[in-house]
Amino acid sequence: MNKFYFTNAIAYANAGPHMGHALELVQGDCLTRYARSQGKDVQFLIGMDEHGTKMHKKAQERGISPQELADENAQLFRDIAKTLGLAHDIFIRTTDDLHKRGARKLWKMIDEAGKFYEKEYEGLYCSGCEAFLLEKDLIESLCPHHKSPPEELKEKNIFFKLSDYGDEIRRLVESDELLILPSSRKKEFLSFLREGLKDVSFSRPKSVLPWGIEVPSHEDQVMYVWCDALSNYLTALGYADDDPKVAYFWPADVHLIGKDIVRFHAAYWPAMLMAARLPLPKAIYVHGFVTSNGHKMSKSLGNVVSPNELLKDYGQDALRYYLLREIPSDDDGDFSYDRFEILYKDELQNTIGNLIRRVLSMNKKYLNGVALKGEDFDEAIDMAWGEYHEKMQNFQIRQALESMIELAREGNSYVEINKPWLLAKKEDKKRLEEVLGSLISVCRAIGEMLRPVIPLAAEKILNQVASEEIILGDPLFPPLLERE
RNA sequence: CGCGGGGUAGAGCAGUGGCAGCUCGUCGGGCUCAUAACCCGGAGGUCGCAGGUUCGAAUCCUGCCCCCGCAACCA
Repeated sequence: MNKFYFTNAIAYANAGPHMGHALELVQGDCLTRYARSQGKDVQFLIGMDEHGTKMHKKAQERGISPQELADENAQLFRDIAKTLGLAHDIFIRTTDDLHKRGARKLWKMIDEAGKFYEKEYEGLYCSGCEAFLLEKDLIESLCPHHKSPPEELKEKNIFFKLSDYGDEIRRLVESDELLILPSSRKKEFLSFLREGLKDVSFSRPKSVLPWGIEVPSHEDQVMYVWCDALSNYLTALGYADDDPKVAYFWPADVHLIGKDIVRFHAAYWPAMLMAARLPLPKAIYVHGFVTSNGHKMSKSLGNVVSPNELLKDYGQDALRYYLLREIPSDDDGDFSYDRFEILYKDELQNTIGNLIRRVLSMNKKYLNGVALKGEDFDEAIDMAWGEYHEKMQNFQIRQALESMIELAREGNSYVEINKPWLLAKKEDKKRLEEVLGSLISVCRAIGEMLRPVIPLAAEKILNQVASEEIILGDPLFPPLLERE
């Protein structure tokens, strides 16, 4: 089986893209580009989650319809996907007709399996929070956030029998049949499972929340936003119409998500699929959050860094490289302009850019630009590739790039040791060709390794290095804008 | 309370029993092919603390201190 279905989490449409979205988009793009380079038949999904209470509320505040709000933000995500250089195959929106029909179909399957039941939900509702509160959350019978007494409310909800699936899910996760990476997240999730899964409310009355997908046979209810949203991974392939893509691509090979939504993907979603008798995803990769100068990004701290600003000022390669090389793919990471600048200068310009530039230039100068082959680096290149593959396949992009940059450093060091300019003077043509040829091989390997990471620059490198004749173009990594 | 991760050179990290390592920064030297880039070398660490196991511990065990995450719809 050569297919590879990779999904990102769909983004909630109540706001535009921030750094965390950029991180996940770039990670997904990198891993799918890598998979393609390994000959896989890839389907890469991104998209928007557009229903739910928050959308409804936010649109009301702005005096526009939820659909208008969704359209607006979906466009912002399309824009950033383009600026980041994403090569996705699917951009699904949960307001798409294809999705809505698919979500209703999945609902019916779960319903037919007898996994839904109706229940009056009674609880203390705070209209400020737009949520039910528990007795233990209250302070002197008041909502801690709004200092107001919550009202007792009764709501008819449809519940999903999540509790039926705890044992099976635990078995799947423990055995890695449903692989959760990194393992720390797996442990965390298993410990959450130990407390037991409770049935969850999977619908809201339309009278309370008019913005959502109507529940089949209960037209007075809309689907709980997570039920709606999770099904996108399936509906986007054309589940509603039995598109052959479903049979071919489903189950997903990887769901890439943030650390905040593990339980939905590792518990709710597999349970829904089991209820509908559908195959389960094979792996869930969990990334962390991006902080800013060591602090959580927040408007009140004033330390929010916009990916769009960075893209505008520095371009996609610089930002992609930072997100993939500086931020550990499976843990929290930090953004700072200082590190951004250091990484760009030190690794992209001075190590990689400079190596390629000097090799090409010597080739041009001493050998009239004829591309050669040399074997001095064959072993080092093989080793670097070995590490690179292992890390890429285990969701450790940063470490994969470590072996790439190490190879580039060895290349620079090798130049000093062999001093091609002296060989040229001594007219030791044989050795000169060997040395420069070996260096060309290194440059080529580096270009290949960078392909999933910074595709624009990688193409340039490979064009310059891998063709018959060596081309000396403009610098790959021009100086950064001065920042005031 | 609980569960999980972590504390290694100024900063960021690797290192699961056998002489403490990498990148950045810093100091000194070298080169001239290269985007004032590159290369070499030095300085800098009682590996959180206290015990224990061992011929030998950053690594294993016990206790303690500190930081972070999950538990709680934020990517």
